[in-house]
Formats: sequence, C-alpha cells, structure tokens
Amino acid sequence: MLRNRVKELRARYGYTQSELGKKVDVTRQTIAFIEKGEFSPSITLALKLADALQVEIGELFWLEEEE
Amino acid sequence: MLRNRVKELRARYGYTQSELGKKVDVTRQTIAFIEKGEFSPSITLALKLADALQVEIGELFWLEEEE
DNA sequence: TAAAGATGTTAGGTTTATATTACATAATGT
DNA sequence: ACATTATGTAATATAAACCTAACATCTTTA
Repeated sequence: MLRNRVKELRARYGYTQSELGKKVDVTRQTIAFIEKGEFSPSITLALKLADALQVEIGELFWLEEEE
Repeated sequence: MLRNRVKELRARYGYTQSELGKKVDVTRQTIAFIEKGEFSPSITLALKLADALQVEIGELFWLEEEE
C-alpha cells in the first residue's frame, strides 16, 4: 500500500494546497487527492513534489505491507 | 524530462522483460515502454521496480532539465 | 458580521498508463 | 533446419490520473 508524507511536509513549509500545486503544475484537487491517498501519482509528479518539499523521493512516498 | 536506468539494471541482473514484469505485476510491454521512456509510470510501479532492482528509487528515475 | 481564503468533496470530461492480442525479427538451443 | 525465447512494435480497449467547475464548510481577517 502506498503511503506519503505530502500533507505533513506541506504544512511544515506553510504552503497551501494551491501553492504546492502551482509549484508542481497540478491543481489543488490533485494535491488533495494525493494527500488523501486516493491515487498513485506519476513518478514525474512525485519527483517534482519531492523537489518542492526538499526531501528524497523515497522519504516522501513508500510502499507498506499490510493491505 | 524523465530519465531512468531500468534497462541497464535489468541487464545487470540478467532479467528478461517478462521476468521483471512478473516481479512487479505488469506486462513485458509495460516494461518495454518504460525502458523506451515512452511514459511516466505510477510511483507505485516505480517503487516496485526500485525494489526488484535493489536500488534507491531516486537512482532509478530522475528528472533532467534540457527538454 | 461580512468577505476572503483554505480545504473537503463531487461530477463529468480528457489524457495517459497499462492490458491484451498480435505479428515480426533476432538469438539460442535441439 | 526447426523450435523456443527475447525483444520491438503496433492496435484497440480499459482503468486510472488529472482537469475544470462547482458548491459547501471552516477559518481568518477587514
């Protein structure tokens, strides 16, 4: 199962969903969906997010066992 | 622009496209498309590939400037 | 207290990832 | 020589990502 720390890191930088979306060229709804874990973004978007949030991509998204 | 080292690492392990596809639950055509850089896989698939090829995901896929 | 900003959420639409099937070719083994 | 395996590639189909637009709620601020 895919997990991520987008919401946590976005909050740490004080970015709104819209601001983060703008940085990585997606809409705020896309950011919201990702934060809710409702879908698995493309690796291109994931890499942009890691860049915007200044973290290694492996620390932003990871797979967990357990359904 | 998205770049990757899938083909190189797959060769290093001596896996066929089919074998690698089986390990990460996609078809051999999907592996072929990724190796050709024809599309940007989901991060879920990218993480599975990094796991199968025993490399950090950031070393398997990365973004490059220059169209 | 009214306005503006941030988030949650949903519906419908477009684009792209991925599957299935298929055919061709090159390489390898019998 | 023939069969098998690996790869390239293309067509069509489906599922999922992502967009636009909209409305509701909550919070902050003028």
